[in-house]
Amino acid sequence: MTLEIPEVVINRLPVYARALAELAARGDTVVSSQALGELLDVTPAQIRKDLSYFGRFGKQGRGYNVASLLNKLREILGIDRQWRLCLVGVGRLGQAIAEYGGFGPQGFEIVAAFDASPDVVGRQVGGVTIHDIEELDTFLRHARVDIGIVAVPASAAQGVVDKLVEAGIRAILNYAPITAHVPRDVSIRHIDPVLAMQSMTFYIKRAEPGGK
Amino acid sequence: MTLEIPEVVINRLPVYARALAELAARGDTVVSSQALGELLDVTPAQIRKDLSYFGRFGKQGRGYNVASLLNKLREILGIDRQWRLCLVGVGRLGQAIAEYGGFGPQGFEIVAAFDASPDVVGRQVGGVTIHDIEELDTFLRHARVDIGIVAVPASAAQGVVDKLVEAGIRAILNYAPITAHVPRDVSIRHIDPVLAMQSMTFYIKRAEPGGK
DNA sequence: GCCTGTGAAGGATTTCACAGCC
DNA sequence: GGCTGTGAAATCCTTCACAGGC
Repeated sequence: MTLEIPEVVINRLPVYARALAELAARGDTVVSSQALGELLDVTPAQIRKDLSYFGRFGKQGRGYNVASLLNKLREILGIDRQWRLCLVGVGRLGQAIAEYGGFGPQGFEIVAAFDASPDVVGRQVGGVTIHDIEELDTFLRHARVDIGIVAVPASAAQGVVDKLVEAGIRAILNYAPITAHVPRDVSIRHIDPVLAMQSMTFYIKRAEPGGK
Repeated sequence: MTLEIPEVVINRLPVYARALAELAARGDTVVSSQALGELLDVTPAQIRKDLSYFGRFGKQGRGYNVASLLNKLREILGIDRQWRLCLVGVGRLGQAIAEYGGFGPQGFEIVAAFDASPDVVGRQVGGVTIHDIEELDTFLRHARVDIGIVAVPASAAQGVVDKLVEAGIRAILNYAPITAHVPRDVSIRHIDPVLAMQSMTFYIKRAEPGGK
């Protein structure tokens, strides 16, 4: 049935959902693909085509009902429910992630944290207890955890990813600066501000001594 | 000369560079597109094609010299020099960014921070002084700043982006959860862990009550 | 008249496959 | 024999353009 929806399309849906939530908060009840496209720097045709993979949600001559399209997207993406995360690595970065307030309101709850350092094991961070990383596997097999967050040093990251995958985790958010390997049935996303900046410097670099 | 290099290609180069740095650290001196591809889950043909946009860096029968290809990539990307950043927004997230140790070693130095709250203006964070955001424009026009980092609340983000652009900044790293608008000659990258997770949930959601 | 949904066209990107060279 | 560099082919993705409905 759901025959082959391009991943690029899936990646855009959360952006649409976010914009629709914004419109709903503003009190708008209807929006055209044109208007939504202007808001997001996307062509109207692309929005319509993307949505057409999942059904017909609009009304000719009128546009889309903001609230009902938002609900549809939330359902399609599965963001209409609560997701349980575990955080591995509670160094500076991991702590910041644990204390970040942006996940909860979107339905993503960190239910446990793990670290290898005895110095932090047993402490609390962002409302959860830090466990020894040795307990990771046991924990994952007894508690429901949907997504793993990796915030360990690069050298340890692939090992942690492997442990998460072996314990049955099918989605990983990786903050470590490595290209981690996962089986094809596991999703992984990389958060790497350095890579992001390193691609921008290409575009801003021209015009210096000896420049190309 | 540099006639139209696809942006996808540019985005992959930093990943190649990172892997090459890793290989160099391990003491490897030569690598084939095959071997590099396995390391990165990328096809060898893609690596060769990507590199061919910029020249001929390999040797038939042998592969690529790790050190010299790395140097070439660093030069192409412009990451062979120091880049100066300014951070706007020093709330929880902004503080974590300021204190993050991963930028410096890669040549990205935060030279100033800005915030609207009088409570933090004048304080230090991650080794730099926090200035009043009112001084942003003046500062940018007097000191060289290459990249702006936006870490303010969503509601203030587009305004900050506009200020950065007006002051001549041509590259922006945006941590705020909005789709910010910039002129076509300005680069922008978005860091958004929530969006990343919201696209993964699509793939892991199947098989629950009433599921599609 | 306005706007969706969608085949078809067009464009971009990836992969193939092989000539050429070490 | 192994591996690069690259046109050509294949695939993937975006945009066009219009029939159909409000």
